[in-house]
Amino acid sequence: MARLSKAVRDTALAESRERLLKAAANEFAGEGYVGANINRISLAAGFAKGTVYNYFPSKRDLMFALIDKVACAHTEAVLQQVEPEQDPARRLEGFFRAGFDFVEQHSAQARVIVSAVYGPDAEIRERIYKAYERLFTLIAQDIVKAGIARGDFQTLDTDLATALIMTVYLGSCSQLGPTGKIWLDPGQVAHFVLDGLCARALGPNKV
Amino acid sequence: MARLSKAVRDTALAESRERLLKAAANEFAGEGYVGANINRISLAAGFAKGTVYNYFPSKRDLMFALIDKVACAHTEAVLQQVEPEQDPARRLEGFFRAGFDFVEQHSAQARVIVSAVYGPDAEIRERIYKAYERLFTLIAQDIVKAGIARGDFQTLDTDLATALIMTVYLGSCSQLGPTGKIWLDPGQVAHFVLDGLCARALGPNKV
Amino acid sequence: MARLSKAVRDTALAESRERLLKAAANEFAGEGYVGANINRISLAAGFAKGTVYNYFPSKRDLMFALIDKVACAHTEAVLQQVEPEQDPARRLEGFFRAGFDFVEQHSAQARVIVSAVYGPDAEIRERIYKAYERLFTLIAQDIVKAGIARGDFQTLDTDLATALIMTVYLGSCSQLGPTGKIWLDPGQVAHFVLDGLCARALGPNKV
Amino acid sequence: MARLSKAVRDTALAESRERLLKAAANEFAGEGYVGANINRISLAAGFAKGTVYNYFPSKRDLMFALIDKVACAHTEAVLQQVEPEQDPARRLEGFFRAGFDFVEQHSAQARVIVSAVYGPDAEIRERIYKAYERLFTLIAQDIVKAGIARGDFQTLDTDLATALIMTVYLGSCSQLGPTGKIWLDPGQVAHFVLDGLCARALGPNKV
DNA sequence: CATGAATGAGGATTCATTCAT
DNA sequence: TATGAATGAATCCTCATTCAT
Repeated sequence: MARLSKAVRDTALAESRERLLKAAANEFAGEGYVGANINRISLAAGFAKGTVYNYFPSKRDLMFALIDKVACAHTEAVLQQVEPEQDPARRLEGFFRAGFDFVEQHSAQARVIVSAVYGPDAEIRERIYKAYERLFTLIAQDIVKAGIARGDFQTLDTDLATALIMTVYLGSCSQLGPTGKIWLDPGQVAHFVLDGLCARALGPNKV
Repeated sequence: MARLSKAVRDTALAESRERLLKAAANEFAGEGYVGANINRISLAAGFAKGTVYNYFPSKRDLMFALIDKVACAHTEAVLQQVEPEQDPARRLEGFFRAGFDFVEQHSAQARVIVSAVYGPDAEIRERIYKAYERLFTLIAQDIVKAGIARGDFQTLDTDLATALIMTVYLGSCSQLGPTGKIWLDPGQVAHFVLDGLCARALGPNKV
Repeated sequence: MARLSKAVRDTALAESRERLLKAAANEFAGEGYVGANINRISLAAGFAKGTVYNYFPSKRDLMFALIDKVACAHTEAVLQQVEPEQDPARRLEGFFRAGFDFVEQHSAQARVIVSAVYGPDAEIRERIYKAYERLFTLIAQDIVKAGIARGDFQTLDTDLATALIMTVYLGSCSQLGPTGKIWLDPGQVAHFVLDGLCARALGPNKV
Repeated sequence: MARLSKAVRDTALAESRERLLKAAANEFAGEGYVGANINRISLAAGFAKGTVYNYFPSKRDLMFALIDKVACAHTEAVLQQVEPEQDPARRLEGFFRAGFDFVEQHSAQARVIVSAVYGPDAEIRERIYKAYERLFTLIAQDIVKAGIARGDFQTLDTDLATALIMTVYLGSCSQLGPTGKIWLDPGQVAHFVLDGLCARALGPNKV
């Protein structure tokens, strides 16, 4: 029966999957998970109404697949920038720079993640945490702990620091103007955070 | 003419409204705006299915009323803590402390706001911004600008600083454990931010 | 308990009833029976929401009362014009003239009747037929039969003639321009009908 | 690509649409537009609750589609009878005869139109006028004006005559007995109207 | 008698999902 | 595998009606 070679068919399938995931990103970004319309996604991907279900067993599974895909690409993009660096401070800046780049180039995907992280669906949040584990580890281990170990950062709770970095990052990501550009400068944000992490001086700000 | 005195009736009405708003906070917090079920809200408030509509013309208006109520109480709580202080740094810490307190005591309300701020509904976000204007102004004028003017904070873009403070605040607020407690210490968070704002030393962290 | 004399109280009650019926006429005319809103009627009459129910046991009964009232006034107005006349032809013209006058002066009431006559509710239609019985009798007996007996009208089926007259009348009544005026002239309409009734000549129109 | 040939599928679709329109006619006829229940229509057509919405975007659009369909069939049926005739008087009789036939064979559809014409919904009335334009033109131009031009009808206002003809027609149509039969004879009705149109003699009926 | 808060049945509409082709 | 017609649960909202005051 198979006229096409397995390879060719697999490529076609993968490409269809991609189109669906892309359309899903747009729909989920614009309407939120609950408000998103599965049929509209199928249509926007150039398929007929029911076709998503040939690729994903349910709306929820589509969301999960999207999360996994975005998390993977996101993590990859950040790692590529961060790993070459040795200095924790430079790594942190690389983290923000690469992250902001990714968000600007894939703003729909990013909005899906950010709104889901702050959204009400616990299972979805869980999935995101799992999918982004590598990135959390990177920050906690290779940036925060490394920075403290080297004496570059003041000694504060690793979890606190990681949470704050992620928080600043997520918050900044959602600051997209109408052009889809983050109006915060990654360098400035990184400096802000670094200053928070590094501050040792006991100036007038010590409450 | 009603046999009940106007005052008594008004009190009863206000109490019913409160019950509905409280139930709405729980429902919206647990399910998100779109996923929330109006009938369930009415029932949870101890009324019959349709009774919300005697108090709010639509689901959306109920959400708006809730936003306004939360924003007002929230702002009030923060102002009470912050205004007595003169020192911008102490004001900032007061802001975090009062805010975290409020969030812990009204976690459902807070979750509604945070998830809506990062949610897909532009009109709702707009409403939140408007309702929280006083708080934004407080941070931008009475903390950031004041701090820069006094030389306590380094000179950086006011908008940037305000955005970062709000971001850290919102992010921290969403870090509610299963007990409904924020596991970040407001003092530590405030210090972190203050360090970021105050840092002057050009140590090894200058990228 | 009764401070007011019975008469005074009865007058007040009757006046309230009138106000409600008037408001009902407007609402039913504008929205149809099913689309009409009982509470809006109460409000429009200057009362609170539930007050109609102190005067009429249900929406349906309010409609019935309105039908009876309109039919009564309508019939009265027509009879006053028609009874003094002796000639069936003049009576017919009087019928149209008085009827059109009534409709123009009470256009809401008339619209309620016309749309209900052609509406889907059999019980309501029945009520209208019953309420307008005197008018039907007037036409059938005192106009059509009398006209035939006198030899003024050609001998055709009394029921047919009555039905046609009522039909033309109702149809004309619904021809209300935006100003609430019937644009057909009662004289012309009456002539048209009379010509139909009187025609004896076997001209070219005999098919 | 669909396995079924396009033609076969289109036929099935059209048949479903027809079934829905037929069920809608019954429901609208029995309950009026406002009182009609969309779900009941779907069920009566042999579908599940929501299926109407696969064919018509809303209740209103279903009504419009029904109006258009009825008007079209109605007009067609009348034209077929009327156009072969040359004589305006015979045309008029053909109009009533064909119209009554149509109404008797499609009494639900006819009742929908008649009750909507006299109903409170201006948009629906407008739609009916537009859909029946050809029929109005037929009467105004090809019957009334032609009859006047030939000297068969007395010279009276074309609009008045057209309105009266339509009124008599609509009124007669609503005279459906419980068997769904119009108890008026189209020939008699036509004669009645023709007598009205043709009368020239200034007999005793001239008021 | 007047009031208006509360009730809850009912109805239009949406949409995730199924499945025959 | 793709299609899209069909399904029916779910939900927002309306409103006639009741009744305590």
